[in-house]
Amino acid sequence: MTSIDVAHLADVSQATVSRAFTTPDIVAPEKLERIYRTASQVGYAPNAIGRSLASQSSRIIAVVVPAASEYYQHALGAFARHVIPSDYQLLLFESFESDHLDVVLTAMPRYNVDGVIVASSTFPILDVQPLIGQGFPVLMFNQDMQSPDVASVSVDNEAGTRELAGLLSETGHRSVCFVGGVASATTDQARYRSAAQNLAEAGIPCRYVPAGEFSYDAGYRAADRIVALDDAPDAVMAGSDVIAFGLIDGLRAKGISVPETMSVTGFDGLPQSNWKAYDLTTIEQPTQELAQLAIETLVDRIENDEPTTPRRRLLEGHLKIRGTVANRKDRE
Amino acid sequence: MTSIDVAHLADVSQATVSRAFTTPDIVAPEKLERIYRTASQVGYAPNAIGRSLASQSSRIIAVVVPAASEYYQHALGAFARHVIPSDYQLLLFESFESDHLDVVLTAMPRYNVDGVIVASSTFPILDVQPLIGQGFPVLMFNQDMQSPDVASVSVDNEAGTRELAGLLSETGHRSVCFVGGVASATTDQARYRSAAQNLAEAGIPCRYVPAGEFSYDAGYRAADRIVALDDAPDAVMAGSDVIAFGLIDGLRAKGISVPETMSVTGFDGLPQSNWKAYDLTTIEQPTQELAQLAIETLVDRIENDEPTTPRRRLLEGHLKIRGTVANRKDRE
DNA sequence: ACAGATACTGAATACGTATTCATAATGTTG
DNA sequence: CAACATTATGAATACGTATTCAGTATCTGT
Repeated sequence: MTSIDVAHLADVSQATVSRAFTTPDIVAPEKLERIYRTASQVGYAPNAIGRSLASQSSRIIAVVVPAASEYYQHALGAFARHVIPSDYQLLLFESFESDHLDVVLTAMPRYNVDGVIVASSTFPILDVQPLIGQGFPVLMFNQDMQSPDVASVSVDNEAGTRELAGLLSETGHRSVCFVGGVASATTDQARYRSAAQNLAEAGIPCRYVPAGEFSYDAGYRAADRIVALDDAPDAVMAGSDVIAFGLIDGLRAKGISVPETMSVTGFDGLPQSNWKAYDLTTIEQPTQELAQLAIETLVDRIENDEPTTPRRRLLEGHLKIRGTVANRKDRE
Repeated sequence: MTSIDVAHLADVSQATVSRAFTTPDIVAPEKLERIYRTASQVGYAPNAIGRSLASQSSRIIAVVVPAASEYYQHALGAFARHVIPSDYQLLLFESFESDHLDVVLTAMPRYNVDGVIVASSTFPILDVQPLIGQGFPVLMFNQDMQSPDVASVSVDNEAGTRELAGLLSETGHRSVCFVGGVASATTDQARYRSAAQNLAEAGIPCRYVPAGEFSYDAGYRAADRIVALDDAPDAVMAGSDVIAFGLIDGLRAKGISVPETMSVTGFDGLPQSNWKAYDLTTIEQPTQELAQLAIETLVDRIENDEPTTPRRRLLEGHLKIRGTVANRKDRE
């Protein structure tokens, strides 16, 4: 079933059928009705491939995610949900190996993709440059970018960490360790910097302990390093929720009680943070809002030469005070 | 950059350039080399849209998933990884609302999608019929189908549940509750049926308790119903891991110790099942293998009129004996 | 009633590639 | 060397739609 078939059946030209589905306002009402009727009778819908070729726009957004990561799986679901009203489709690319990035970057232009969402905190900035060079609208999810050609949407890592630091300070903690994931990750850097600075202002020292990656196991192992410290802290800020879960279990396995002996905070607000076994005090990312904003911002840049949405958006996370931070004020 | 440009530069016809990228074996070696060289010089790669239009095949696989579900987010990542070698791309469709399915089903044919993976256990069978009718190769992930036109890949729910039932029986349990998620889900039915049957053969009664959905909260609430039972069981089989996590926390919140008073088993083998706070005895789905098999099976059906891969594949899950099943043999 | 603006329309073309068809050049067999 | 099969190629066409261009019919204001 093609537009030509429908044109014959409805006794109009192919051009008019095309117009009926793209610019209905410039086609006569009675013909419009006739076209729609025959179209639905024969089950016709404009072919996206032909449309892409003719209009040089595919209405497809490529989304590059490290599909192995808990949080980005979560975010991907949010993208899928919020892309629906804007009538774009998502073409999925996995970025689990950096040498596969070349493949991704060459595959994307082939599909006449209208825009790209790059979701990652550890993505090397350099690799996105070719896309920008080719003129693709690019949106970085969860990573700020300096380049004026790249839009970005992410949670306010500084503000979130400041809230956590404030909570630890108010509840009378004296010494803190920050357990980071990947040191090269911009989110990791931003969170640690903010933690160190805000804690320092309250007179609380904050040491950096690397976990190596954003994973449960890495957090679990990092617990060993924490307890092995000469002067153990009374609170640990994890670079992400998954690290925090590992830390909590690792600490408890070592006989350290959380939060009585050691407070723990996370960052992300994964569903698991609200599971009773962890009940993790954390910053909840407004993932749905972030995803929606990402789609809106990117679509704006795809469809308008002079986008009206801000190039860089930071959304506040929500401090979820749960059970992994103790009040040490009354202790002494 | 088009094949025509490259043709001019390499002093061959457009047809030959096209052949160089589709059927290289029928073009003269020296011209082939010349074409590849100029192509890489000017950064040419065949345009997928033009290619799709001409060949009536897009090399795109649509994947329909309930993106809100933990397990399917996991599976989606696996699809993304294993689709790479076969050189297809994934077009993502979210199936969170059943009324959105119409949109999905009409959007898919527009993109000349070569095949469809429908990943869900609660997907109404009826809705897939139109796709089959249109001649799309369809693969159901995690749901068996009787129709000879539909391939399916899933874990062996019966065998897995049999193993769990065997374990509960061997460890001396006397009474079991099965906490299902969505009663209409085929996986739920298969797992309960197998559980009831195998336990019955060992002389152990097994009651069905509905949780209402496959979620942590539903499991948590179901714990109330379990403890409210006149004669509480000494083991609970959950329809999925997430339900089990909720159950465990719900039971413990009620003062019931797991596994001392109540054993709990899951099904799926999510990463969280190996987290120490739960340490859940469960059946681990071989998700990577399942995903790979799904891609292979679907691609086979896309590319060959007489597929050689079996239409229906069941993979064995792996029993992970962890800490949520107690040994009640020596108690009495 | 007339010039001019407006509202629709269809023919033609373009988008980038795969593929058929015919042809020329080469290799093979007797 | 003739007859024929094989290989490699380019010209032409098809895929399904959007869009430009030119043209016709209707409407507006005087």
